[in-house]
Amino acid sequence: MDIESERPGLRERKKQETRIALSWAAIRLAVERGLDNVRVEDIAAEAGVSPRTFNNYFSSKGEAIVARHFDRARQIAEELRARPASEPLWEALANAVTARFALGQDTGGESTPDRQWVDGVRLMINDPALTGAFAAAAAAAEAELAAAVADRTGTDAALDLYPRLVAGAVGVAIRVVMERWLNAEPPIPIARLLHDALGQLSAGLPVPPKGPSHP
Amino acid sequence: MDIESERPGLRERKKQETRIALSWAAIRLAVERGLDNVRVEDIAAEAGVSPRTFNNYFSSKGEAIVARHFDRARQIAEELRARPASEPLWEALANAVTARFALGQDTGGESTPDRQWVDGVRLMINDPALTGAFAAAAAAAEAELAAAVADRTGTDAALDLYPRLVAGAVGVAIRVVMERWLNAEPPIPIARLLHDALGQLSAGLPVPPKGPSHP
DNA sequence: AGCATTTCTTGCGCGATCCGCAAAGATTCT
DNA sequence: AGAATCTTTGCGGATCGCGCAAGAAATGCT
Repeated sequence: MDIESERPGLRERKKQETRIALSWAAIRLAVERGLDNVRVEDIAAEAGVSPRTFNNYFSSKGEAIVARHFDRARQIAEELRARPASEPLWEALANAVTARFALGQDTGGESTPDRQWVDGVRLMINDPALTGAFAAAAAAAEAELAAAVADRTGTDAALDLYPRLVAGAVGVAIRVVMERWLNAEPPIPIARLLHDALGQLSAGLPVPPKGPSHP
Repeated sequence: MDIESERPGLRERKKQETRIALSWAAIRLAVERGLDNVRVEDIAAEAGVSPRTFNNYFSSKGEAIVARHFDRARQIAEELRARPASEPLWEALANAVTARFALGQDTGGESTPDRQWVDGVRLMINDPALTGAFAAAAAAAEAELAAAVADRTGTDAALDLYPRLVAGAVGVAIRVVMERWLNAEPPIPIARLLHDALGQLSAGLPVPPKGPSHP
């Protein structure tokens, strides 16, 4: 699972295109038919490449499906580094996370009717066959976030627990928020949920007062 | 992955025995040879059952290997419920976690002292093929912990972010601590690491002061 | 104890996955 | 243009995960 933005020759561009085409095809088919009724063959056909080529890009169906979410999660670290150093860590984190998750919520570029996307993600989270790939992606993204946090705070990702705890906590927040957001009826703005979750984390997760926090 | 302690007939006992035998065999072989050099066939042979039976207990090698760790992680929720309600949440959590992780650290019962063992375990858990299984197990354990936290704090695991954030944060702490503990040279007492990690979490993960926290 | 029922084990076999290898095709470099 | 480099693709092999059905073991009922 590498995404290296080298200088954009025809070659690199095509690679990214097929990568995205494959991932997108995998998601679309999984949403339509259910994950178990999609073979690698179908995904490859949908993307216009051979089945063998699919495995040159992804080592499993799960990886392909999770790829886009992963690509986005990964950018959080980038976004954090782009934040002014004067910003307090947790404020910068909240801004970085919100920037990536609060707007182009679903497609990440194209606009597809939201309903389908919501169903797809819910499927993704609930299917045991995908939790693995999903978690692997999250772990990779967290590693980068941890490095960024280490740089910003002057800690060492190899020796200190701190940066990894922060990255892990942010990952947990995103995971919990996504799940809650997908099941919320009526819908709750995701920005609100994110702000709430990160606020609780940076406050040390104190036991909340009695009243229901879900108006 | 179900562990239901039903009434202990001969049948149930044997089932648990083969389950543990299979999981243990999987771990031992994976530590010795490396995960890729262990086939399901070998594990089954080691445990004295047919390869087909292996799949009646675990749907993958990874699941078998993670099973014991999972069983233990799962008991944290139990342990938490057993703590007096007067104890503050984070104190109770620290005690519950420590109770399960600070003693029979790796083996889970027997005492296998070796250095080679730790090396093997390190290699094993760093294997990408296992991250999935680990995550799945962690998710299951966290769900139970979230329920226990919800009960204790009067929150709702379905509606409030809080209990899930707490459970997730504890899961992250355990994960980070385990990784750090395995790579620590010289060794650091795991209880110290756990206390440190949970302390930072319940303090809101403030940016630590300059000095190195690793003496 | 005797017999029916439920549960677990096992062998067989199919569909699918993942990956190494080497030939063919496409892109880039000089 | 020609060489070098990378990508795609088909083929084949090693597993793997699991459904199915027969046999064995344990349990429940009388």
